[in-house]
Amino acid sequence: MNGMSKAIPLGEDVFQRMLAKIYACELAPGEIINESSLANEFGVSRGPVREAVRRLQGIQLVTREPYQRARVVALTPHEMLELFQMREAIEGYAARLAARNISDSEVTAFFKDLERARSGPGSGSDFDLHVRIAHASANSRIIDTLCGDLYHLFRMYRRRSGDAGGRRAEAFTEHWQILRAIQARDEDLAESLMRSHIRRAAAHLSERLPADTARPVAAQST
Amino acid sequence: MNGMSKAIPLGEDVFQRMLAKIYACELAPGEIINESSLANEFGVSRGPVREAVRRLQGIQLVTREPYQRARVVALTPHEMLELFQMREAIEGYAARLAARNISDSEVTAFFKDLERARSGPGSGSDFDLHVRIAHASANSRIIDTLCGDLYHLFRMYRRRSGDAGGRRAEAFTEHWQILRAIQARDEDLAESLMRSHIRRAAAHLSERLPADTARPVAAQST
DNA sequence: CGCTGGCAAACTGTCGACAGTTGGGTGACT
DNA sequence: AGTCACCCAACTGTCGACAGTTTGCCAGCG
Repeated sequence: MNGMSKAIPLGEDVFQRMLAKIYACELAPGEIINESSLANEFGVSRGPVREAVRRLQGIQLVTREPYQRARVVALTPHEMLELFQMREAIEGYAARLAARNISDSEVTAFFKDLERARSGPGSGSDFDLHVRIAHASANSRIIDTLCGDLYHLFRMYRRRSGDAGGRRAEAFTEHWQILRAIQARDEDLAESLMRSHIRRAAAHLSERLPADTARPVAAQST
Repeated sequence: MNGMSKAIPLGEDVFQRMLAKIYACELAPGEIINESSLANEFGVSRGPVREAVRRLQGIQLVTREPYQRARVVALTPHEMLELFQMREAIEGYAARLAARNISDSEVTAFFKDLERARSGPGSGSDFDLHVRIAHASANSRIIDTLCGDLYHLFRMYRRRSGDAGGRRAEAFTEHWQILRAIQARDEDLAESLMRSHIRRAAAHLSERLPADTARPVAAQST
């Protein structure tokens, strides 16, 4: 189909592009995924698209039942709170492990980057710290989970979650306290603070969410 | 190929059969997966096999890199300990949620089944309790994770983990204590006990494992 | 007017064939 | 004899076509 010789499979490329479309809400939550039209749009056959959809299904961004259309996942408020509970469990433990395993020089660098993020409020500065703590846990399975499945889901809903609300200043303080606990090697405190931090974020989110826990959060746009 | 009319896709069937083969160590850890031969063996084309392999890859039972053979995952002792840490985080939190959400009648039934399991030492009585606590957490994402990915991996390695060792009696006591804490609605205690329980299991496992953390646990059988 | 049954279009599942890549084996050269 | 380049075989990636199933629509009936 094309003369370019790539060493990477098409399915991988399609996967990335679909991920981007989902982030950009070109594929909105709840929207039906049509293999043929996507294949046509990307200029490939249905095989690679199928493969990409399976992988998206694997990381829980797409739901599907046999012989039925695949849909971009649409989380209900209730499911989103469940997700936050999951984060509370895993990220809390990650903070504990980080307090145990991180090196002194690393934690110093963390502080420096945190300060820098306060001055220049870059877009993704919040979640970056969470990702970095995950990495500091030195547990590759935890890293994969937090930076994979959960990360994708949260990134997908971030725009909606009002992250830029009044929480920004509080979030900074909470981050600073967590780092302090990690620096002090206080595992219990680090885990406890991380849990509180996530619980507050969840509470903040649930305030500005419909109380209805039955209907998906967004997009019955079709 | 057959006259039977089924409503379920072939890929689903292949997936289940491959899962069974992995559990039975017919597909041993580290073994190379050949799409063609499996397709031939199952009497289907390579498509459904491909699909099944992708799904197995999604639940972390198969590893693969582009244009290279897929392999049944082979955990190193180190990776297995990481898995136990993950369990500690999630199952601990599940125990907390169970203490919060379970009904009195349910916890009574739990006790009854636990006693019954002590008299008749059925095979899977140990992990069953973990699964039931997961369900009692009432968090579907936690349930899916514990009963999905992690459960498959542990089931795959259970035979090797010496679960039937001297831990059985201790495990029963620990289970009983956890249930007691749940019944008393003591969330902190329930979580703490569950974590200890899993940590002890991990320690027990690491004792009878090679100290080498670089090489996979089993099977370079090819 | 509402309901039921069946028809047709669309879509997913499956298959066999072809193209591209990788890794190993063979043979020539030093 | 050892080393390197080349070739070949096996396997994965991709494609287009065909089969089975679901779903929405329309006509006929109560």
